[in-house]
Amino acid sequence: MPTAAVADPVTTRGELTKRLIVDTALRMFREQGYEQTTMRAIAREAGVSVGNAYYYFASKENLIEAFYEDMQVEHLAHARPVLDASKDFGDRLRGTFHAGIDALAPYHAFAGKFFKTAAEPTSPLHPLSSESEPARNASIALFREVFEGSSAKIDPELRDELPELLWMSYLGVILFWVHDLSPEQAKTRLFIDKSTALVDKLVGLSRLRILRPLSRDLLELIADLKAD
Amino acid sequence: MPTAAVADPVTTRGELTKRLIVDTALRMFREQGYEQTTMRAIAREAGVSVGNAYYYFASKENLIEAFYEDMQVEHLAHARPVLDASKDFGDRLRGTFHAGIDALAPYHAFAGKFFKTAAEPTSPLHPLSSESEPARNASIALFREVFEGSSAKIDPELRDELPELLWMSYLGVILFWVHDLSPEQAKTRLFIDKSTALVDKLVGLSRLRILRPLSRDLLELIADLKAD
DNA sequence: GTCTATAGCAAGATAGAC
DNA sequence: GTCTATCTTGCTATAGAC
Repeated sequence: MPTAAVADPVTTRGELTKRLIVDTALRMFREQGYEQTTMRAIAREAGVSVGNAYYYFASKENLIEAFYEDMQVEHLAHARPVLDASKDFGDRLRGTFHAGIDALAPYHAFAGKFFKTAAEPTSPLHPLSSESEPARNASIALFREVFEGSSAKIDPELRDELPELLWMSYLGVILFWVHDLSPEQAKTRLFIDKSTALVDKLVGLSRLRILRPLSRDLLELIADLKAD
Repeated sequence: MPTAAVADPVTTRGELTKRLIVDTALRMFREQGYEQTTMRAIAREAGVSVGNAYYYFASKENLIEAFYEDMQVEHLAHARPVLDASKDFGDRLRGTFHAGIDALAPYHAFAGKFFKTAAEPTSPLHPLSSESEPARNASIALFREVFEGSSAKIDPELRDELPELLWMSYLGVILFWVHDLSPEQAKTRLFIDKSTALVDKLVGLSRLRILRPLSRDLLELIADLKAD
């Protein structure tokens, strides 16, 4: 007896509902903050039941995960034109940092709570967690492209580790941005400009013989810390 | 026991009650974790009412503040013998970093929650907050002594900024430690040994003429970020 | 599998009486 | 300063509709 199976639409009903809940939540987070936005209010505003919201998101924090993923995608999109425009390492790095902050900018007020959550070592949102490995790898790959698509030279032994180091620097920039209270986070923009220029110089100098021992020490340190 | 602006002697009834609540809370945090320890349980264990606990501590997080202050005092105490023992900058820095981690060690399991709270930009526990300025200044002064009591030389222009840079490095060490899952946090110990050796070398090299432009850039960056 | 409605728990936080 | 009673909210549970 053949059952008349209903073909699934490209975007299922469930995915639409999920998206509706996420969008509502992120908007409310932006407008009134994370703590002030209750799950009850999100459900009411999205026109679904509380139970339905929890059907798609196991916890309120899980809603932040969606934000995390959105930002990841936005960063790649914002960085693309930069990487297509210049071969200068300093320009590429600076542009890629700025691109990330551009994507984050509308959420600055909310970002403190987001960061607080992600900062906890056991959180799945933590940048070093296994759950965020795909996002992390994508981000590191972006920074690999920043260097490898450039005309810069570097101490060859440092080359393999550079993308990860740049990614960690980017985390540092975000950390700075989260705490930046200057208008429009202007200090973060300044910080990016100055610090990327510094990194650019350091990379160039890394091939100097006097600095070789330093590079070696750095590599050794990294190797030790990666070892189990 | 040094009693700086951090811990005044306790005499009045209110202060006794406050101290009782803090001590009970910190002990319970150590023994069963932060989340697992409810305000009800703290109050019960301390023999006071929940309302009374909230009379002294506006929130559960505020109890962490006491931990913060205790650790500050302990760090200074642990570092003293190190600074009395050697004039070598590398040794002094390494020893001072280890001293801080020694003080923190019993709280490693609990530290993730602590860090999460302190990481929030608006938190009074934040290392950069105005509320924690006294503790911050005491800590920076410690690192000033680390360098100035040593036999090391440095690019004179960097000299004034070094204590603050070392203090920030120390924050980085704590950040590393919080996330260190290795047995006894052995990786943190390794990280301290290797990274302080690196910093020691960098400080020595800072007087090389080739590196002057880098120092200048760094100083300029710091000056810009400090400016209002 | 998707969704509603509702009841209820646990724990952080508060109000108001004494 | 201290208490008891109560509120709020994240989250769960259940029972059922489509």
